[in-house]
Amino acid sequence: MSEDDLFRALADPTRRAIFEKLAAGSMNASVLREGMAISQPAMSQHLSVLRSAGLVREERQGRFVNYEVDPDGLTHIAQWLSKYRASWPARIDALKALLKDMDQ
Amino acid sequence: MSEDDLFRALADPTRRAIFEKLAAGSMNASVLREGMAISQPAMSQHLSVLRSAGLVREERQGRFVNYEVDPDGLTHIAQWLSKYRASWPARIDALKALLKDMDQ
DNA sequence: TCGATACATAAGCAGATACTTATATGATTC
DNA sequence: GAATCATATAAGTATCTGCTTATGTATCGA
Repeated sequence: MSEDDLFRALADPTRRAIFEKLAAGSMNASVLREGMAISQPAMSQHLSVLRSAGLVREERQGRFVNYEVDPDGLTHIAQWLSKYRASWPARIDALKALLKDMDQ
Repeated sequence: MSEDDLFRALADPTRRAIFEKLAAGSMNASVLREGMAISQPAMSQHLSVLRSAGLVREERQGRFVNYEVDPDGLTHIAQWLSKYRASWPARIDALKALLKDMDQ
């Protein structure tokens, strides 16, 4: 769940696509795979990477394993981003203020 | 300047360290290299990656090339993050609202 | 214009990554 | 308990990545 794991996990377009699909609603690995040109082991491996990055979490339900977005990963990215708020353009002033709230 | 470029650039710890150093204030490649166990070509290559990701921008000043954080890259990440605000924990409610502002 | 300085590019290479096929594990149904 | 289904793991491989050394380019000062 390091920053390394996080950004590395998101560096792959297939994994971002998987994550995006999961963000629309939790589902198991098989359903997740529908419509994606990817083998079953590849999906399993990607999910494992996303999981150890803290972006996704799983829950076994009988034969199936249900996956959902893990807020921890997103929170970690937000915290990383907030470190650089001094470098943000003025346009996003509102975001600056919001991130300030987050500190507390 | 794609999401691919962005996350891939940030996936490397050395590049994140460079970016972090630049966030503290703009400087040229030589100064940037001070204290980092990294060769001159390696630094140049990392800066090139950060640049084409939109995270950093350069400005030649005589013999030196000054580098600074490019807000575009950070903004892009913030926008990517904002896509998933539905998945954020309630704790970060304030951030949700702030990101909402950003949409307009 | 010659040497030095700051940086970029080229080429090569070791290690990492994302995929594949094959097989194992775990759970359900008959 | 045997067959089946959902998923994970193993092992192999082509490609990518980040580094190195060597060299090129641009700017400066003497």
